[in-house]
Amino acid sequence: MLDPRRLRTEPEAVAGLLARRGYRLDLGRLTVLEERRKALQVSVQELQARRNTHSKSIGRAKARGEDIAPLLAEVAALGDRLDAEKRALEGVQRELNAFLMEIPNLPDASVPEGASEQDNEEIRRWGEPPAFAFEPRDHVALGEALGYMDFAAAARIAGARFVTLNGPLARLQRALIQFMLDLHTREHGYTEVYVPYLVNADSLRGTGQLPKFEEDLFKAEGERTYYLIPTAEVPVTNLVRGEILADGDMPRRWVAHTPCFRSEAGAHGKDTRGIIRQHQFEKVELVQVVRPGESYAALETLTGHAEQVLQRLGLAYRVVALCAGDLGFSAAKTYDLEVWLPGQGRYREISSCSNFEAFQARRMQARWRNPGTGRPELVHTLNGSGLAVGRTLVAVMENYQREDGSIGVPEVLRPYLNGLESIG
RNA sequence: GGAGAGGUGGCUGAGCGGUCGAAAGCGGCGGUCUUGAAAACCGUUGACCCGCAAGGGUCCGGGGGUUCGAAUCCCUCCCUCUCCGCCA
Repeated sequence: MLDPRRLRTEPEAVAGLLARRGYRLDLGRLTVLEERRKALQVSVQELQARRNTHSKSIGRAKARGEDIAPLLAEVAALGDRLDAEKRALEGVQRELNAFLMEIPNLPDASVPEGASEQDNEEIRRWGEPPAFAFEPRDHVALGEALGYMDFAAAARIAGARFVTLNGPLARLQRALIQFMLDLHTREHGYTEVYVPYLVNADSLRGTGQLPKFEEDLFKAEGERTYYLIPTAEVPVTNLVRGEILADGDMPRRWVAHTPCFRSEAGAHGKDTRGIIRQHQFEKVELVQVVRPGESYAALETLTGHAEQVLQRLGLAYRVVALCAGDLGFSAAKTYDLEVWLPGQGRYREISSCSNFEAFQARRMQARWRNPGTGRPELVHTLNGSGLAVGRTLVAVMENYQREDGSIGVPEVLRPYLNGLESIG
């Protein structure tokens, strides 16, 4: 959520920034709602002040044993008026809040201009795409030929956009998870957390998936409604919802491995082949909660932590700064990591690292006590994939493939696979 | 699943329906003392909203109700704890 005060005091400037990302702020509606809110709030508060003083004098009179009947008559009418105005105010506040909850974050000044993916800006490249003396195959061809990847079975069990992995590939995926968790906990200072995979609506509102993107989520309706997490970002970031952190507890750095569930509504026909876009996939997620002044430096280091995974796996990639029009709803700035996929002959997103500034913190009421001011202030939150495990599996398969269809195991993964050097 | 107890400020924990935004302790901050620190003592210390300010308002798990007035009474939901049952 944006700072309502800033929205009130400089609406045109905010609208201008939102326009950068292609969002048209309805200033007319905002003005109308704001004016009604203000008028109602003033009159409600005035009525309350009157009721309070009257009630207090009734209390005092009663304590002295005086007759309170005339005083009661005086206040009689107040209650009804107050009630009506209060209801009106609550209605406007609900409308205003709903309006605010659907406004995306403001892009940081450093975010490149642009309307779509095409305008994203390449920041740097690492590694060379491997040269093959043969026509490289994609992970589907490789996996099915090996007999370790079965889409038909998954379709029978669940449906489209699911997969089953067998034997060495299932194990390779587990090795990747283990490797990533070890790297981030041992070398990058993250604490591993285990969190619920089903969450309530408040958590999703906190990180920004609700109310606007309900159709992207799987909903479990029973005695109580839960949502399957679309990313560990939701449960992990919500660890600080409603908290006031001590300065000494900052920054918080968490890493979590979880499955992720996405309905992929509206993605019909997109990435239908293979495991690039699935309803269920594994991800290792990095989350940081930092002091406001430190969030942009943290975005750089967090992105570097995700890059380390690719570097140690020896996978060529590039870092892209998303343009304003391609930013996610809650993000102020995002770097995507794109890994080279020989099967597609191009770079594909494997990690997304974002600074949300106070956007999520405001929705969650996640604060820290600023020793400078002594007051609780909103924290900044960040997260990034470190990495999307399914896509990393694809990248390893395609980049380490050999002409005979076997797959080499990257050096860093071998300790997790009992020294295994090759699959197939 | 059954029976019971409870949710109050950063924490612990008091609180007859009316000067309660809330006692007390701890913690924090400032000071006295001290070469310095500790201890002791004194003072101070919640959040949010509107407002330039003065000031006003809201908040005692969430929501609703009773009342001139609710932390205190009623309903409901959520959460925590104890005992029994069941269970990976």
